[in-house]
Amino acid sequence: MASESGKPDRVGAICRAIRSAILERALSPGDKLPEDALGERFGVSRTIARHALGQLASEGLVELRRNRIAVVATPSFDEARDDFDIRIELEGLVVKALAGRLTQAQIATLEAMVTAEEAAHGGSEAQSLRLATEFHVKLAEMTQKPVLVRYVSEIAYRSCLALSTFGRPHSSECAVAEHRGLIQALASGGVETATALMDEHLESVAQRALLVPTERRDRDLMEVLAPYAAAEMPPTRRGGTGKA
Amino acid sequence: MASESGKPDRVGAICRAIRSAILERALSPGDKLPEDALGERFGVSRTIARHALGQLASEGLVELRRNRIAVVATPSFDEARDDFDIRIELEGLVVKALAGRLTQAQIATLEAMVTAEEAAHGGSEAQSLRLATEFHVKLAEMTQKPVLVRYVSEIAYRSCLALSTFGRPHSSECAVAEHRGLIQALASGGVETATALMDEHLESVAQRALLVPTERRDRDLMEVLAPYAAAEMPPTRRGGTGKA
DNA sequence: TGGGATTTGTTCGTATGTATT
DNA sequence: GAATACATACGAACAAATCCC
Repeated sequence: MASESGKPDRVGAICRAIRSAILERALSPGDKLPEDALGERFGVSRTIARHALGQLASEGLVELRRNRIAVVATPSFDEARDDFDIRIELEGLVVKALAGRLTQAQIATLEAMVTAEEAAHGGSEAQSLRLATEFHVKLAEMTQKPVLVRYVSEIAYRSCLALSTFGRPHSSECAVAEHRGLIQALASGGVETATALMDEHLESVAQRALLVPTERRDRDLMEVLAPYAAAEMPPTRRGGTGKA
Repeated sequence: MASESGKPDRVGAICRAIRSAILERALSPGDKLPEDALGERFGVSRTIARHALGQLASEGLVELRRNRIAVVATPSFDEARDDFDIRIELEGLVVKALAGRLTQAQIATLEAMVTAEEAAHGGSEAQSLRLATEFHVKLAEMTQKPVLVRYVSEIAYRSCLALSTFGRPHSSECAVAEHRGLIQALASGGVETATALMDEHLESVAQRALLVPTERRDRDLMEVLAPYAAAEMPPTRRGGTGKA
């Protein structure tokens, strides 16, 4: 009974932290993720870090080559294009499942998310990208179809990697307006309209995303993870790292 | 260079073996997969077996609950239905990528597979199911889109689990003919026709699959894995530890 | 209900392979 | 090109939870 108490899912916490870092482009394709550096940062042993890397690899977010340091996945252009093709079909299913069936509470939730997107519009590009992605994931979650949620989430996160690799900065301007239109269509119940809107939206995102490669930055790879570690692993009290 | 020689992918081998066993219904939903027994059967340590289970879990073929013995996944009826919905969209992409673009060699390969299906028709149901599934996976592989291959494969394997859970026996009779028609349409190049055919085919498979639950059999769970272990792990040249 | 056998969770030491100087 | 430093691969052992009688 209630055996969840003392055992927070540390593997899942690390995964979430790294996913967040990828979402906000604190981690870029090709960045190294050594097991023990990860373990040290999160206050866990290599075993746990290893498990987390394995799970992230299964989601296509991390590349795991034999006897080599794990790295953040570097999607090829073709893979990115394929991802968007698949994403359009899958989110089409989301739209079909949701159109005309959203509750008032759900609509309010979605509206709030878009409002947050608008608010973040002048701010950092990372924040915008994160919010936009979370909007799509939330939509998928509302279908309550676990498999759909998993696949859409995976692809959405990988899309962020593709954006890091091929996208140009400030490419999310019109996306916010499109999100609001999507909610409208979903609420009105027109499956055709909503589907068309979603297709259009994703296609234009793909167009903007798959453009020119950005230059590779070079900074302290582990340092950027510190805040994510702090956010995900509050009860870890390992020796003096972190802020005092 | 060529450091792969002495290091066959043992984790992958175990995964393939278990997948095959599921495909042929030698393993059924709910069957237990203890780490130790698995390791012993395949001649590896628990660490390796554990890794394999983790990977299979990420594919949705195995359920991994905390502190509990891993079991073959038991898809719910809704999940199975959702899987088929997704499968139709994804294989639609496969058809779109392939229609009118198949080489003669590829067509020959596919024809040969269907011929094998016909030959196995009078035989065991397990064999038929295996061949039918492999046909769809092969189709996906021909697109050379890695992500599509992964998702279609995962779902195809899970469909077998759904069939074990909900399908009635001898439900694959017309499927073979439908496969041949599919090849024809694909080779002729009509995307519309091929897509319609694929949709119809998968929908009717779903209809036949999602019918009545079969009774749960009860036999030696590890014994059935022996032939698969032998097939996948021939070159285990461990010093004399055949049976310790 | 309780206790013992079984199974998983985790850590850490050693071996092996890779990158770098 | 060889030696060193470092990271991962794997396995054995211990602790905790679960299952079964």
